[in-house]
Amino acid sequence: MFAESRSTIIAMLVMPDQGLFLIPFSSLIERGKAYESEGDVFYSVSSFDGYGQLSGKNIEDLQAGARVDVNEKKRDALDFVLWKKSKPDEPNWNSPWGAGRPGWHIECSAMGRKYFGDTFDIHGGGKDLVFPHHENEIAQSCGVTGCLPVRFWVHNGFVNIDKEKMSKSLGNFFTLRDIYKKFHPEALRLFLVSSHYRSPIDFSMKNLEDAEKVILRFYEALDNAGSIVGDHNVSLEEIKNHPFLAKCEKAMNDDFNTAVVVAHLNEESRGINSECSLIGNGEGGKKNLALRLSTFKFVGELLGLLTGSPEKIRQEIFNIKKTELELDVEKIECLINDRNEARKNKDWGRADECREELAQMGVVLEDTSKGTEWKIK
RNA sequence: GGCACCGUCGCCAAGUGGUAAGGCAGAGGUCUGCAAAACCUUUAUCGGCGGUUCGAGUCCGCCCGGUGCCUCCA
Repeated sequence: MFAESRSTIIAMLVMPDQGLFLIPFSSLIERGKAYESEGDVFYSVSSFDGYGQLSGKNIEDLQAGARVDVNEKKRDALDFVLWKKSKPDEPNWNSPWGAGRPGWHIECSAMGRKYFGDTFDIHGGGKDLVFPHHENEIAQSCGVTGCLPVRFWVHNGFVNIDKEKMSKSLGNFFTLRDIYKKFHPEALRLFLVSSHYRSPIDFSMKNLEDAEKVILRFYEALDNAGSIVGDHNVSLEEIKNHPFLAKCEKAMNDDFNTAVVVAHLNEESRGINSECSLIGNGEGGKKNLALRLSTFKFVGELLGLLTGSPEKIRQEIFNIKKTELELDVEKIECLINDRNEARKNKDWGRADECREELAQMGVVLEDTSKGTEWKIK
């Protein structure tokens, strides 16, 4: 199942139609599970036995802790709105109870039911939605269909900034666009999957920089092994039978433990690099390395990583840094040429001067068999 | 005030009963003109106190510290 998921995740994305999404909650009134009050329709929480089960709350605690003024229209402070009478200047739709709009939990129940049916497997969301949003969603859906709408709830921890949750209403948020000005999307993605989805994750430049170093190391392994094995054909069947995949699958089956998969990827990238140097000494085993490489990339792709070629990623990261740091590429290349000229003449003093000057600009050199490459520290 | 969750190496982060994964940073080494990259080696007894157990980071209680939810934001 894990092995196939790669091709199915994307296909599930649907852009819902714009418009009004409703579940037929009018029948709830007939059955005493909801009531109309001055143009509003409320769900009667006491009519649903399972209320509080998802969030682990009991109804007595909730009532004792109610800190907000009770809405006099409600029979019970816990009751929530299914249909809300609109104020004169608000968008509204006609209904048996007058002009209004759906309650704030309705659209989730309605869309889930429309696209996935009365019961579907997994519903995600942030931890803060557990109560009351998802609790109410369950209550109203169940009231209408008679069955639980969701088999597994997957609630993720917050992205924090300075220990406080990142949220639109607090204003302490970054957009992806902001982040991509400094970091490659795969660096961000690696950062996100480096911790368990239920844990809070601290957003910081240091953490993203660390993730960027690691993703580059993964690509380094891809590059090293790729240049040795060339275009070896590896079948999907062979990948599926590889022990490395089984290891990662085990971690994923344990409540999506992506952090452990990342640890496995780290170990495997080291293993691949080691094997590359062995093969470089003429010990053969290219087929084995090709399989190892393909499986490594396959697992990476399951996490949305390692989707490009090493050259492509390096170029993309390079472009980001170049723009961010406003580098003078011509000057850099000029200095590199000077240095290589000096090296030819074994003028090590001059060569080191050039590198020192580049280092001042944040540029690090790498002499490879293909020539001198450079990157930004 | 009520109810939850969290506190693991300098930093990030797995592990939820059998004697601490992984990464970054640091140190030493191989390689290199010197470097870089890569590779090798190396660094923790888990907020505090008490309890349960043959055995606890992992269970229970209390304390300290942090966060979240308790609202017609979705």
